[in-house]
Amino acid sequence: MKPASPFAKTRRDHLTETAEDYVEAIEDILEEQPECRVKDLARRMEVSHVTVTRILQRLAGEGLIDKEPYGPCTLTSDGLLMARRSRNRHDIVLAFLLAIGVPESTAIYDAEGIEHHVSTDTLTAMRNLVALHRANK
Amino acid sequence: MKPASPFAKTRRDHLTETAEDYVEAIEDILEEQPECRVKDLARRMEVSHVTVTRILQRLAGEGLIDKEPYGPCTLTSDGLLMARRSRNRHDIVLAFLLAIGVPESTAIYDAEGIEHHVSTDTLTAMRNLVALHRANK
DNA sequence: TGCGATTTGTAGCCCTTGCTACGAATCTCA
DNA sequence: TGAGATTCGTAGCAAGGGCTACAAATCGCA
Repeated sequence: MKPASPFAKTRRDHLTETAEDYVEAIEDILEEQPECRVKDLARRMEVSHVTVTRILQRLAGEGLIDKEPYGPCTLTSDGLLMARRSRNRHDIVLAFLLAIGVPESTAIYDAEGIEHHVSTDTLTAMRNLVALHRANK
Repeated sequence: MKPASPFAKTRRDHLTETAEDYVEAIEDILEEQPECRVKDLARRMEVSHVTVTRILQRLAGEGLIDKEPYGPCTLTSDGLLMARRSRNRHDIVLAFLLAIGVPESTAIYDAEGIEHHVSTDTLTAMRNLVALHRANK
């Protein structure tokens, strides 16, 4: 991955956003119920089942999920790794927004948009600040 | 604008990201030089002049910029408003990242990705924290 | 078992943002 | 002035993600 301008980097981030959102959603769903089906993802992401089907095809091609036609989908080890990392980032960003005083209803929205654009440096800084905030309570 | 899930909101944000990036870039360029031309934007955004041309057509249609064929582009009052707001957000996010200890080189990258996804609530919280940080120095 | 309801897949369309290739307009300067 | 360099616009392609409409598969239960 070449170094690039902030603009180019943001564009690249957008290419992985969908994948991250979906593997994260799949992991969430699999914690609530035994199977993750197209209809579950469609409801969660608020898109049509057609959109889900096509995106799952792409993710399968990228080795992030396994799926048979008309079957449920599961995460590969790569997909699980991405889901875990994504979820971790999401949790930190959300905890961080709450720590700096953002109302929860807003924080939930912002975390979803922000999580895909935070570097490990920023994530570390956020985690430190959350820890500090908790210690001072 | 209907209330929507975080996912739907993030999707909507993406539609305005490009507009915000471009009007902000146009304002920046017009502060450095008398005219903003397609080639200037192409260089700054690191895309081909073709992409710039098409996006400028869209922005002109949305009333954000004025542009004659083969001419420079200028911001309309709406465009200027968007640019100012966008720049303000960008500056706050950047100052905030620096305040919580993110290295400058990283902060510049992250600010670009994050700025389009922060609500006014989050922006306010960031501004407060930056002020606090400056007071404690 | 088999029929209706549900779920999933496919075809085909839209829009946005990338690109290359090519042609037209503009500018510059000898 | 006019020829070459630069800048800009258009045509046409790709990929991603959205959709509706229709068809196929699967499920569930009488």
